[in-house]
Amino acid sequence: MSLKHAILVLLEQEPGSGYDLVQRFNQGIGQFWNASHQQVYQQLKKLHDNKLVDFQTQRQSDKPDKKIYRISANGKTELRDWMSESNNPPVVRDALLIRIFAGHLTDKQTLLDELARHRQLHQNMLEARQAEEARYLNSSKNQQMKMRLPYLTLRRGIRYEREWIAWLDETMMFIESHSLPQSPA
Amino acid sequence: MSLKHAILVLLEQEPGSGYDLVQRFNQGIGQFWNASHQQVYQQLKKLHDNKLVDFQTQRQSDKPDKKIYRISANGKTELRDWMSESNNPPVVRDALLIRIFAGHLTDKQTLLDELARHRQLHQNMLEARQAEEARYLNSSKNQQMKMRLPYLTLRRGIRYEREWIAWLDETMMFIESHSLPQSPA
DNA sequence: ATAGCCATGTAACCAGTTACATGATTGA
DNA sequence: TCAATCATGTAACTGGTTACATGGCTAT
Repeated sequence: MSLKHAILVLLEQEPGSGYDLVQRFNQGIGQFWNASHQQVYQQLKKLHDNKLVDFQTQRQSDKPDKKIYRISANGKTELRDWMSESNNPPVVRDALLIRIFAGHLTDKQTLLDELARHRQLHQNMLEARQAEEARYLNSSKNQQMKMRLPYLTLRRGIRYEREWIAWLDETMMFIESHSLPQSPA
Repeated sequence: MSLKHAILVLLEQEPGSGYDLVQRFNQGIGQFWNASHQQVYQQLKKLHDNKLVDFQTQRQSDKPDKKIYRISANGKTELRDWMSESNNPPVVRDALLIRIFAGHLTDKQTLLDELARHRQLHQNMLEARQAEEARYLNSSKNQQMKMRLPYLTLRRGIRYEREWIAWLDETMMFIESHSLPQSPA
């Protein structure tokens, strides 16, 4: 049940509308938590029912009105309490690895194509995160101080993508240079 | 919808009961796909309804009877088709990273304790996987040939855990040696 | 006795995805 | 005219978790 807390963290950082939160989920923090707008709006409603956030409607002439949510005193208490709880690492469920595991059921090229596709995706993610890192490293000492902890999570993202790419390269090389054990069709 | 295919892969490898599959999910393949017995039994029922597996009941004198499931011809076709599909990398949702991101809401020691706890968990996983790797490397050339592709996924698991430990060490060191930006209570 | 393994299941619930819905403004 | 951005929502469904349930055998 951490979407709740992810939202509270974002609102603690800076108030915003559901729409704003979705944008933020698609940026930096999206690398380790993500949510669709449908989920966000419903969760905000629940958080409001539980008095963990409140909002004020902001009228806009050119764009649709929006509700600016902010974390309440109760919300802050809830968040602080949650910070002392613990969660185990999430369970990984990755279809790519099932496919490699059972690679004898298909042909080399199919595997290699899918591996290359994933490599490209991870390469894109890596570059996006490295760009973020560059922005951080070029920001003022003051800004860096403030963003020190988020930066650590960004480091995690960079390491994660790099590790994927390394494994994908190793694996593609291996598959290219070996024949697959072939199962009868 | 890959639990279905994970089960088909396991049954293609070797027939077994729901109970057996759960054991296997808790071993090697569990590192990239996992399922509880409740899920497995229901999924087997569905797979049977869809004629992708069949089973025969095996009576046992000392232990409860069991249903030995095996993949059907339809199941194999389904699996082969699925092998040519593709999935994007799974979205990561990790509460630990939210906590680090929002570390200013708690104290250094709370963060360090949770990081150390995770380090221990990853260390345990790493050791388990390295033991598996040693078993693989000590097996016959023949066996190694057969398990070549599963071995690649094991490598992924080892790299993954090692990467986590490296980040955790880096992060703990950083947090130990810096004061946290403190938010007003 | 008590715990752990073997073996199978149902039911309720929660989290997340997909589909459907509306409507104004701006830029190509 | 078509797509994109801003802005908010409901409803149905799927995948996964937690809780509940049964019952014999074996080893401490």
